[in-house]
Amino acid sequence: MVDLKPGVNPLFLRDEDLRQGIEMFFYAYRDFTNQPDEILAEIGFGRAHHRVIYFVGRYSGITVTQLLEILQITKQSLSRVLGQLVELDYIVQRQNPADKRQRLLSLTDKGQAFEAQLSAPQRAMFSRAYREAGAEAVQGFRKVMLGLIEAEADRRRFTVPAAGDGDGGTGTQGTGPANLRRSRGGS
Amino acid sequence: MVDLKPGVNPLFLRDEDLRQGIEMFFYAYRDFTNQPDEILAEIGFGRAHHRVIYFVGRYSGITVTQLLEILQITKQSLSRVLGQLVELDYIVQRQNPADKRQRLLSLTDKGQAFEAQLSAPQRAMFSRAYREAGAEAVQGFRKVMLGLIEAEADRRRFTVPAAGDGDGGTGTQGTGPANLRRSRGGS
DNA sequence: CATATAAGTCAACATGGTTGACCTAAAGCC
DNA sequence: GGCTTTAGGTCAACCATGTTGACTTATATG
Repeated sequence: MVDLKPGVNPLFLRDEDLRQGIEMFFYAYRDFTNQPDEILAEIGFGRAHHRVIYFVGRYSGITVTQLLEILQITKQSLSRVLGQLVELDYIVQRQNPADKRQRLLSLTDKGQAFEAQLSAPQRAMFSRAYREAGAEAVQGFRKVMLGLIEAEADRRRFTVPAAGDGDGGTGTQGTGPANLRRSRGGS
Repeated sequence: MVDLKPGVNPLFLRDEDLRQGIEMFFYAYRDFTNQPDEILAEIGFGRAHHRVIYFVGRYSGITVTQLLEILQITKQSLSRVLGQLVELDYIVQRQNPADKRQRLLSLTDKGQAFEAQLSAPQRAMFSRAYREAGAEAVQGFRKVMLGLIEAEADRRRFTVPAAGDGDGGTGTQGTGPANLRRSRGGS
């Protein structure tokens, strides 16, 4: 369907290609957030709640500081939504026995159910898009998306941990895709 | 680099794949908006200004209603930023002689210069990501992204208009990639 | 013990979205 | 010509979610 016309100079297309990339990104993200936003609005939540629920579900046992690093918002901003989510029993905080300053966050059953409900439309979107595009296209999609993610630390969340990776064993994470390491570097 | 391990059951990976897609989208979009946001903040503008400048530059001569359909925000919300952009001489409105109710929007020289400045980091991101991923991956990326865009009307903005497309000639648009048609259908 | 880190809190403010009510001008239609 | 629809704009109130800045408490760590 989308095939380059043979003989067209790629350098001529490049600028338009970049613009199309930028623009597709806008439309896709706009549509991507649409359905969850509606579900959230029904119970007086917003997109910020979704993000917190999502990442707490994804990285169960995450600390507040780690969550802040992912979301890249201020503590005060997170506090507002996180407070509500704890109050309304979507998320529990328990003290880390190994470092009592830390609060480890995880979803309650209610939180998990809601997370599933919110993610359902987004999964459906991706499922359809992946299926229609085919496995090869999906690999290309992943490659480009990874290239768009700035920090190595973030890209690492998506690399399949290879055997002999240095971290001394990959099977201990439990829920997430591993790679919630401390980094303290980068920009 | 990202290669499926041979022998792994695709059905086992699927759920994790969907999650990773969702999550990559979050990180990429977060990083994608970062640098323009900084430039905007310097002169007291926000992301909303960027979107308006971008789409007015992209579809020069666009009407207010068409812009609203793209942005999917309310007239009042657009009015706030558009008003400032006109006031500060980034955008001009001229009456459409063929339908005097319409105001056709376009960038001033100042607006074009600013648009270029804002887009530069985003182009650079895509340029690098595209180059590193390779042409084949880019085609896959586009395929998946198109699948993520809900409305046919929006997807059409990215299809190369084939010869004999029905619209009676494709060379009249001037600036944009054509496909700013009236639709009045869909959800 | 001094300092650094993790987490939380209060307050004030900005951006950018929303709804609702209402207005003017021009176009389209019977 | 006159009614209705469309394009555009405006005022007001409100909400969600981000910001900065100042400060507190508890715990770790050198």
